[in-house]
Amino acid sequence: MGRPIVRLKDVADKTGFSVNTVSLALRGSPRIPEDTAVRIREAARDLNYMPNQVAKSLVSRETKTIGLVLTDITNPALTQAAQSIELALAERGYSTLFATSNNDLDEEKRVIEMFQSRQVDGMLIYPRSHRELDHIRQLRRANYPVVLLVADPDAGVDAVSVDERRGAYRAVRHLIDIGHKRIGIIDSSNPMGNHEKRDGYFAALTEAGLAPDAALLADPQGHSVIRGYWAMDKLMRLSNRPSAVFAANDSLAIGALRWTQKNGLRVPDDVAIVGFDNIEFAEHAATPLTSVNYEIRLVTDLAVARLIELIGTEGTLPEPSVTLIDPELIVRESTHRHN
Amino acid sequence: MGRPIVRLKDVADKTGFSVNTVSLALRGSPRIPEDTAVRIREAARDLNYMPNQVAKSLVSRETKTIGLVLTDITNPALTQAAQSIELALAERGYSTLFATSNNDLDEEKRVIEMFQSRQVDGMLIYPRSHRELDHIRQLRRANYPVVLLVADPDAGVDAVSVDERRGAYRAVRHLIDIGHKRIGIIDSSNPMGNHEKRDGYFAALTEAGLAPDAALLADPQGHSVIRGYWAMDKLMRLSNRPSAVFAANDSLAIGALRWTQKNGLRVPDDVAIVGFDNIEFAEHAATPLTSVNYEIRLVTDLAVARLIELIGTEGTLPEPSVTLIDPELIVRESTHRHN
DNA sequence: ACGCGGCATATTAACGATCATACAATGTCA
DNA sequence: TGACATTGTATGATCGTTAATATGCCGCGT
Repeated sequence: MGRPIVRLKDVADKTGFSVNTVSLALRGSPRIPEDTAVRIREAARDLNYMPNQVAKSLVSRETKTIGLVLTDITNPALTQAAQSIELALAERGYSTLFATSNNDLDEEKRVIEMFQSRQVDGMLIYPRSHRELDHIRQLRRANYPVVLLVADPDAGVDAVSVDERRGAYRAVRHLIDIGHKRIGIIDSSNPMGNHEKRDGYFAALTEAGLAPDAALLADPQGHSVIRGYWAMDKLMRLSNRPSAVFAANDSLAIGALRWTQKNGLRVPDDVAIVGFDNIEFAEHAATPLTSVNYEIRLVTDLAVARLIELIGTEGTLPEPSVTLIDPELIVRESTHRHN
Repeated sequence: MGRPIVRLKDVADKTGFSVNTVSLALRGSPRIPEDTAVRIREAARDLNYMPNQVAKSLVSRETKTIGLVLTDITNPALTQAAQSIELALAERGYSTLFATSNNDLDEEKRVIEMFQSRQVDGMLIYPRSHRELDHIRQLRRANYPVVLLVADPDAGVDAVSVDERRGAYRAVRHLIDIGHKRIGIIDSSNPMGNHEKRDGYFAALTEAGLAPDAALLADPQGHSVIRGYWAMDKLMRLSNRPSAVFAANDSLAIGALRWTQKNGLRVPDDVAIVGFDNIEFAEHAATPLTSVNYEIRLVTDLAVARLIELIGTEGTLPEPSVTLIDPELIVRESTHRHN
């Protein structure tokens, strides 16, 4: 409240020039002769003048700020993304406002409105659901630059993401290739449709002529280690237990791995495990985890580049484009040939 | 660029009232009769009017935004903190701008200036160094609300943090209590002085009459799992190797644990390991890790509460206060009685 | 000596909101 | 009936900056 602010006017008073002259001088306008500019710059430095971005934004109608909507930052993969997004944006002169939706649709809507009210120049969004995107589509229709960080090819909104379907396919295909026939999956079966990984899993099974079995689908109801542990518990208690398990992220996979340790099973001999995201803890887990890997920097750089492009567009935005990054599988000790 | 903005004026034109009347009506002023207010609210809704916070901020001289300066978000403990800070601030109507300093002092200064320029109402800072705080002290002297998230009792700046010194002391004291006499420490020996944990380590040794040995200090030069691995390697190659190791955070501890696995040592029989922060992966590591635990929510809630208090202060800020949260030790399998 | 171009700087009006105050139309009371 | 509140709404200044335009001054050519 009421902290003292040094304004252009103060620099003007000190130097005897007008506010406008000071403004021009500090912005390096060629219309101001060098000696005047020098005097003004010195005065500004002495007073510790800092331009007021709020006032600037009001005039320029841009805030050089983007809004980042996360579902929940505790997922290490999201964290990494947040960090590299902030970096990429900072490099281009943008600041990052972030807020979490806590996986709640209404909260997500509120956050988006808040960002609009704050006049962010654009938004990067990890939507809670890959299906309920109406509110986001609407944003785009209002000519608002938005890039989603999950891919739904027919979202009607720009998106950049790792190809989760393909990643899951690769993981499961690998398990099949090394001889597994009964493969479990630990993945949220959210009714609002983030089913890319599940789709990939089914695709791989179908291709190999393996019949899917609903019993092999475990819903962890979350993405923490402990959730993976209990989902694994459910799978391994089956009379006809799987010989391999694909987990939708590494935290879940580590939870599954932990289950095997506690219950005296060997990985990969008794059961193979594959994760997703290839976080640092995956490589250094009790048994180094095979995991689906991709360059997060690549995803975020492309997303940021696209967003900046949209922000720079005059008039109507171009057709939305969806970019999928192809992931690779890093094979480690948690999977090997199985008979 | 140039997206259409619905302003008060548009609502005014549509309803026939003046801008001021509309403003008052939308803010629920009792000076506007109910039927007028209803008509205005309806028009505003129809036009999808959203108040322009930038303009509002210019007048009110507050942005309802705080700046969060992180060193590097990939540290899971920091991530958690960021999330809970955002939550606590959102509950109080504040938005969070975040930026990372990448552990670089100049970058940290630049980020702080950028936040000032953006007129944030206050800042929460994880400084790179616990010693080089001049630029932050200066901020406070300029009456700017700042709360540090690491504690240096004589920083001259408000701070809320877990008591790292005490946490380290507890961890090492525990190792001593269960019979260890030769205890290594994996902690950055940065010349710019984040040595609270190290201090606690020495305090515990001294108290027990154990002589410190410089060879038992391993500098991981970072805080990732792999750094912990190599620091452990260094310690365990000593001819007179430690029987227990205290790592400054859980990632490092997990790296150390990994080293023992690769090299066929048993934990805790051959070497005991203690971590710090008690992240989820610690509990579910190959050998569940004993770790220093504290309520992150408590730290961030207190920090946010203090910041808001400072922001609400008229005139000169009160004397800085430093709050240290007392951590507890969670004992798990990675440590047990030693002879 | 006059007009004109060019330079250096000043003036004015935005940007979208809020705030203090003004004003007009009522109603109230002596 | 006239002074005086009260009520509802409008006007104008302001926040700190930028942009468009204006002004004053100088030197120069003819």
